[in-house]
Amino acid sequence: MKVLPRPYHHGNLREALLKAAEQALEDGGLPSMSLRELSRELGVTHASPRRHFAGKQDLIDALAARGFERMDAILGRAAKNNGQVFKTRLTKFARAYVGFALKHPALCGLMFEAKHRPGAPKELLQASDKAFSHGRALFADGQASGEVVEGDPYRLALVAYASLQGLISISTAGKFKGISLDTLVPEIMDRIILGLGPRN
Amino acid sequence: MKVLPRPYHHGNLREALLKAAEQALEDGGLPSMSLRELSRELGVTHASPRRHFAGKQDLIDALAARGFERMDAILGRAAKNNGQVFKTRLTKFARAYVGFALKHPALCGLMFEAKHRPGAPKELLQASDKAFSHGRALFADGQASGEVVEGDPYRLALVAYASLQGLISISTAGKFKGISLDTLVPEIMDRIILGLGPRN
DNA sequence: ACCTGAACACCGTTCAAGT
DNA sequence: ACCTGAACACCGTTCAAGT
Repeated sequence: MKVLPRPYHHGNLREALLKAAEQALEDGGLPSMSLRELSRELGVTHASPRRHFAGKQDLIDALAARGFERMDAILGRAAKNNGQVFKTRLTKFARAYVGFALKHPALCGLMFEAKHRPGAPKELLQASDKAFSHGRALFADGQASGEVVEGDPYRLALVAYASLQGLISISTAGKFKGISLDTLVPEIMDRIILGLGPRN
Repeated sequence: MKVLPRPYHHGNLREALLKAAEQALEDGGLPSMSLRELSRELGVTHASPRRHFAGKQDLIDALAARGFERMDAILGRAAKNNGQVFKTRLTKFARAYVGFALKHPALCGLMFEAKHRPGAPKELLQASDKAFSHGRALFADGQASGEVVEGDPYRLALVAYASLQGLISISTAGKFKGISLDTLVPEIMDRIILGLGPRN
């Protein structure tokens, strides 16, 4: 079904734009992701994208929504470790989250910004919410089994989320002087869990 | 054909540009910080900034370096709480760091990016390093007094730094559903400290 | 439906020339 | 030294017109 490889796009321009946009984004950042440049690469006029995306922001939002869908699939798999202790599940989950973010750093930055932009389309917000639902469910499970202290799960998850988000920021920026994430992520999760356990 | 000549910008154009640039940055983000727009605001030609900044990146780097100098002053004061327990000092320090970041969110984002950009000027890297030296010193103090576990201070501080950086990212993005930072920052620091204390 | 071609208003950068 | 004015090559967006 997926043939038509010629640079003249009949019905694939939208897909081709999204793919080329992500490539350009990871290669040279948002400023290098220009509609005109993408059009040039795909062999169409710079006005062609207008048929598929209302404007550059619309392309960005679509790219972000797709990112959250992919993240949702990955986090969904990572969270489905029933029968494990909470600590193991959280560590696996965190590793999957960080792994995805480090594999697509520019895309994740764009997802983060797009999601928080005032006026973000609700389709994007829903995709983001769906992806993050696995984390909330994980913390709820931890509370149900008594492994996580009682309280607002949103707030509890926030601490872990903040740590990971910061880790990703720093790591994405590239300044990680030879410290492996494979050991640092569990280390951070261990410390978080020390604070999440039942009070004594 | 005669047009009234624009008067030369009296005083320091370089200073005026930096000030106007920071304002534009916080108001509308990096894309709204345009050299041409700044020149218009200050009543000079769009080519004038060239005398003071080699290009837009140069202005950005100067803005970032100034930001780190201001941060250095604030963190220096916050870290000078000798005679207090480590936990108190770290919490005060973290509050000062988060406070600065939330007061100047766009500037801090620019500082973070500029610092990690390949090819960042060494003056900028030095300013950043100076600002962060207070945090490293704080952790070294904690180790000297036995309140912080032994080990690489850089790595230990990284966990706390990551948490704060993530907290700032999330908070700056604006999605904090009525959770006060005055209670959340100490809460996060408490949990970090649980993991930093001597092993038992 | 899908794309073109031209136009408009922006942008950063460069450079010879003015004061 | 400091700034101007014009030029160049980009950009996003719009729209009448082609197929």
